[in-house]
Parts: sequence; C-alpha cells; structure tokens
Amino acid sequence: MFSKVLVAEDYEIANQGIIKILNDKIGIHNIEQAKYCDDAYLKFRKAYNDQKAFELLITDLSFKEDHKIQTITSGVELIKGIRSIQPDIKVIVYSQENRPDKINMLFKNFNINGYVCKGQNAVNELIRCVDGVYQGATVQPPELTNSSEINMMIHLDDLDIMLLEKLSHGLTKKEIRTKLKKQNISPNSESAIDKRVSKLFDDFKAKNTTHLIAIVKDLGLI
Amino acid sequence: MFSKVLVAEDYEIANQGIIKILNDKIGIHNIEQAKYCDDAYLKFRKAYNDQKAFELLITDLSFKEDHKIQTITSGVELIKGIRSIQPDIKVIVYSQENRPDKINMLFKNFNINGYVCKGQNAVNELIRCVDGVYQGATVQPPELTNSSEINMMIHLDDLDIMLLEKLSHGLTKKEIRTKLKKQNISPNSESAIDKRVSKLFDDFKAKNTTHLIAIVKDLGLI
DNA sequence: AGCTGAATTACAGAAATCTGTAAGGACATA
DNA sequence: TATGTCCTTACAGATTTCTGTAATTCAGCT
Repeated sequence: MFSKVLVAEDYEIANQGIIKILNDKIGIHNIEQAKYCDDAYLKFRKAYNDQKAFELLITDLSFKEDHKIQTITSGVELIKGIRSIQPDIKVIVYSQENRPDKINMLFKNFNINGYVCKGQNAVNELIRCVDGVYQGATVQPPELTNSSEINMMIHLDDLDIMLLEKLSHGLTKKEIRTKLKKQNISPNSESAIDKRVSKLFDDFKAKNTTHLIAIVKDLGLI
Repeated sequence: MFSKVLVAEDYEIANQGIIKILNDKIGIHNIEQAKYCDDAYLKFRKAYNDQKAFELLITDLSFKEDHKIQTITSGVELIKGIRSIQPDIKVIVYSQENRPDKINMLFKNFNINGYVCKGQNAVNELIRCVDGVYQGATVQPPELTNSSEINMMIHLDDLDIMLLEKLSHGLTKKEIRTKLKKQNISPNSESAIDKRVSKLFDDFKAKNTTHLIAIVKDLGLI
C-alpha cells in the first residue's frame, strides 16, 4: 500500500475525515495535510527534495479564498505543478464536482488516477479508489459510469456559454447583439441569438430564459 | 465533558471528520453516527428508552435524498422530534448554511445551543463550540457576528421565496397567479406579483427576472 | 461550376415582461 | 370620524421574449 500521502483540502473537517479513513480503514499512517494549495505545493517540494517524496496526492478542486493570498488557487493548478516535477505521482481528486464532462476532462487532460465525489458513500468509494489506484488502475466514480445525465450529452461551445452568461447578467438580446457586433464575433444577429437560445431551451427542457438560467446555474455550468 | 454524542451528517467523510475531532481533540469516545435523519432518530429513541440517553446532538441541516425513503428529511425536523422527547438535550448544528437570518432563526425558534459553519476553520470552531455548549453557553459562529452581507439586510418572506422558486421553474406570472388563486394565497393578482418582483429587482439590483434568478441562485437563496 | 446542407440573417406576429398611474380596502392613530 | 400609510388590485402602453417562415450566405463535395 502507499506509504506516504499528501491531502489537500480546505475544509478541515473533511480533511480530518479523509485522514481517519486512510488511518483506520486502509492503514496508511504517514499522511500530511494542507488547507491551501500553496501549502500543499511547498510540502510536496520539500519532501521531494529530501528524497522522501509523496506517492499519492489526494486533492480537492476548489479552494475557498480567504485573507491569505495564494499563487496556486485551484486543485488543477496544484496537480499541474506537482506533476511537472514528479510525473509519476498518483493523483486522486476528491471534489463536490459531479458534472461528467468536467470529471472526464480531468482524466483526459491531467491523467488523474482516480476521482471520488463528495457524498453519502464517499468512504467506501475512497477506499475502493485508493486500492485501485495503488494497483495501477484508473478508478472512475459511479457518477461517470452510470451517468445518463443530461449535461453529458449536451455540447456547449464558447458562444453558448457566453450567451448564458450575458443572459444571467440581465442583458437583453438586443444588448447582447450590440456587444457581439462590437467585438466582431460572427453570429451577431438577433435572430441567430434567438435560434441558439431556443436550441438551449430544447436541450435543457427549459420553458423560458429565466428557467434556462436557473437550470444551468443548478448544473454549475455558469 | 459530554460522555455520549450523536452525529447526524449524510456526507460520510465529514461524519468521520467530526468523530475524529471529538475523539482526538476533545476526548469523547462514546459516539454514534447516522447518515439519515430517520436513522438518527431511531438511535436516539433507543438510547433514551434504554436510559442511556445522548447528551449532545451534532447535526447537519440538509440531507441529500437517495433511494431510501425517509420520514424525517431535514435537520430541523430531527431537532424538533428529539427535543419533543428530551427537551434538555444539547444541540449543535453543523452546516454549510451561512445566511445570518437563517442561522438566527435556528437559535430563536429551535433554541439550538451552538452553530458551526462548514468551512476552513471548522475544526477549531467545533472544539470551541462543544466546549462552550458543555459549559452551558450559547455559541454563535463568527459568520453571525461579523456579517455585513447583503442577504442580511434583505428580508425575504415565504411568498418571496415561493415566487422566486416558481419563476426559476419557468412559470409565467399568469401561471403563478392561477396557482396562488387555487391555493387561496392572498396576494394573487398579477400586478401584486409584479410589484413584489419589482421590489426584489430593487433589493438585489437586478435588471430583469432572469438576472434576478441568477443572483439568488448564486447567493444560494433558492 | 453546380448542388447540398447547415448556419446566419431578416422579418413579423402573438405572448410575456416591465413600468407606470390610479383606485380600493385594511389598519392604526389622532 | 377623519387621516395617513401600507398593501392589494386594475389597467395601459412600451419593450422584450418567443416562435414561426423565408431569404441569404457559406463550406464541402462531385
């Protein structure tokens, strides 16, 4: 089993919970924790330079900001930074994020080894995940394999996201059109915008703009 | 110190984290945990009937629904149920909720003894809270005392919340009006609804309904 | 060049939103 | 009873949304 693990998670209680699982259920005792990405990175660097490198990183994705100013602010950046030094370190992401395409992106672009979704069965999932990763497997969460989710099927391009954001900021279609024209972005007629938004209505089964924004806010798409 | 504690929290990792703190940092070892409200309630009943009542309940507010059908679905109901049997049990709420008026409501209406906000400093806050409650104090979170938040100033009554929810579900004002009339809820003219929503526009500095819903979604109000 | 399909644009009408003004009722106070 | 305030309701007009249809452009393909 892994003998040295780094846990990066800003919520202290969750941090403690992970450590308890690693301790009691998996039998890993050499664990260090960090509440901030910068802190995690420093601990990693020090251990690496001392020839006592970590074998596994368990990290959250989003870290709440507070008074401390951080250079690394997200789990993704942390992973990038650590992997650039020690490419073979195993990485498990532990996050609230449950959007399949976002999780998929982590596996594809950052080659993470496992993903555990914060939730009701996180303990067993975490145990399974650590075991699997130790044996060299790539462990995807149930959310990904079972997913018949709406947001997996729907492809949103940059323009769609931009439209949704503008709408959520209360701009009218006319204002959006003006803005697009100013920026020389290609589909910029009011009817083209109408068409696109109508398509989004279909995709998300929304009744009107307000409904649409509520849905994509709930999905965390914007 | 408390000798017997019940922890109700659906996120397993957080659950484990709380137990670890109680164990390691406060020295409480007789702890039971529950992932569901019903489960917590049953454990409480059993202990009470066996003359081995719990002295402290630490509970979350919201419990995610899954396949198991529950009769008690929220921490508030759980508190009500338990207090109706054992009025003097101490209660600490541990939740993500950070709206001052909601937290205040818990102290005022349910006489909870302490509140800890899930967050970066939850460990120390929890320790402080358990200590304080044990000594008979009422322990409010820093969020309550420091808060200069917008949502502290704006008072939303039940009708406001209902309107926002209906709007976020894509209902038109006409549909909302019909629904209110059916349920015999008093202000049910279209213009009354208009007025109320307009007031919300002012409160939240929203430009239109879509913008408004985006804002209150971001604030977590619905 | 000519064809085809997809995307963009223009236009138009019905429905809904947003913003006023005005009138009526409930309620407390003097 | 009279007065003022607050809330509800009615109505109206300008603006915006939503949903069609039809014309135009553009890229890929033969």
